[in-house]
Amino acid sequence: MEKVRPFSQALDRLRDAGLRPTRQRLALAKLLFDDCHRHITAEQLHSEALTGNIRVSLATVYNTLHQFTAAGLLREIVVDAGRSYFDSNTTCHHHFFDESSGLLSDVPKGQLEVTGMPVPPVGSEVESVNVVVRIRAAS
Amino acid sequence: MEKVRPFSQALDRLRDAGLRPTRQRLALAKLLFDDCHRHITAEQLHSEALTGNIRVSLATVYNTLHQFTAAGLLREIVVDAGRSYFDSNTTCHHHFFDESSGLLSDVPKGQLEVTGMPVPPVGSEVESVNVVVRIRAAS
DNA sequence: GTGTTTGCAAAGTGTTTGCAATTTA
DNA sequence: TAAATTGCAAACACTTTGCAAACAC
Repeated sequence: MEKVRPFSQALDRLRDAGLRPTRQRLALAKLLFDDCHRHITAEQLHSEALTGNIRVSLATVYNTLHQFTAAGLLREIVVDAGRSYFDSNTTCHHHFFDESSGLLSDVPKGQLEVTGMPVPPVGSEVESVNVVVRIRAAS
Repeated sequence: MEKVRPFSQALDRLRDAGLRPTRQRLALAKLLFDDCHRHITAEQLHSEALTGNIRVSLATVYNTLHQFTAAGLLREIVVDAGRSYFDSNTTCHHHFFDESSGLLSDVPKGQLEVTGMPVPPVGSEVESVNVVVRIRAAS
C-alpha cells in the first residue's frame, strides 16, 4: 500500500499567510506553487483546475488570486490592458511579453540591468519598478 | 478684425500620416499635440472634447486613438489592466504610474538607466522595452 | 455553532463592432 | 458621386459583487 505522500508546500504557505486552507485554495495553491514558477491568468488557472477535476468557480479563482497577491504569495504583472497575469515568482525580475501569443516569460538574469532609483513626485513613494520587453513573432 | 491664426501642427500631422483631416480628428489632434505632451485615456480625451464643445462620440475617440497609434503619432502605455493610456510623446522614456490616483507622468531623463538588450526567445523579436515605476501616495 | 468561504448569476467596466447616416475629396 | 468616416447602440471580454448555501474550525 502506498504511503500518503507528504504535504506539498501549499498548506504551509496558506497557513503562514493566515488563509484558511479550504479545498479550493489548497488545490489552486498546488497548481501555482508546487512545480516551477508560473505566469498565468485567471481563466487559464480556472480551466487548468477544471481539467484536473478540481471543482472551483471562476469567481473563486479571481478572489483567490487577489488574496494570494495581497498575502505576497503572488505578484500581479500588468502587460495587457484587459487581462491580468499573475506570477508565482515574487522576486525581482523582468518579463518578455509576446504580443502575438499573449505569453509571458522571464528575461534571464543579467540580460537587462536597471540602474538608478528615480525620485518620485513629492508626496508619493516608489512601490516597484517594472520592466516589460514586448516581443513579437519575427517577421 | 482678428487675423486667422496659423494652422496648428495638427493638420500637417494628419496629412503626413495619410489620415483624412476630418473635423473630429483635427479637434482631437489639437487637444493631443498642440500644447505640451499628454498622458490620457480615451474617456479623458472624450470628456475634454465635450467640454471644449467638440461633438465626437466615444467610439470615434477610440478609433482615432488607435489610428494615431498605428500611424506612430501616439504611443500606447499599458499600466493598468482595464484601462488604456496614450502618450503624445513617442520618444523613448519611462513612466511613473500613481496607483492611488491613476495618474501617469514621465520619469525625468537620467534618473533611470536600462542597459542591455535582452535576447528574445527564438522566433521572436524585441519590439520595445517598457519601464513603469509604480508609486503611491506616501504613507 | 459561528464566522468564513464558495458558487452562481447579475452587474459593472472599458472597449469594440455593425451598420445606416453623414461627410470628405 | 464614391469612398471614407462617424455615431449610435448593441455586443464584447474580463472582472467584481451580492447573497444564500456550504464549509472549516
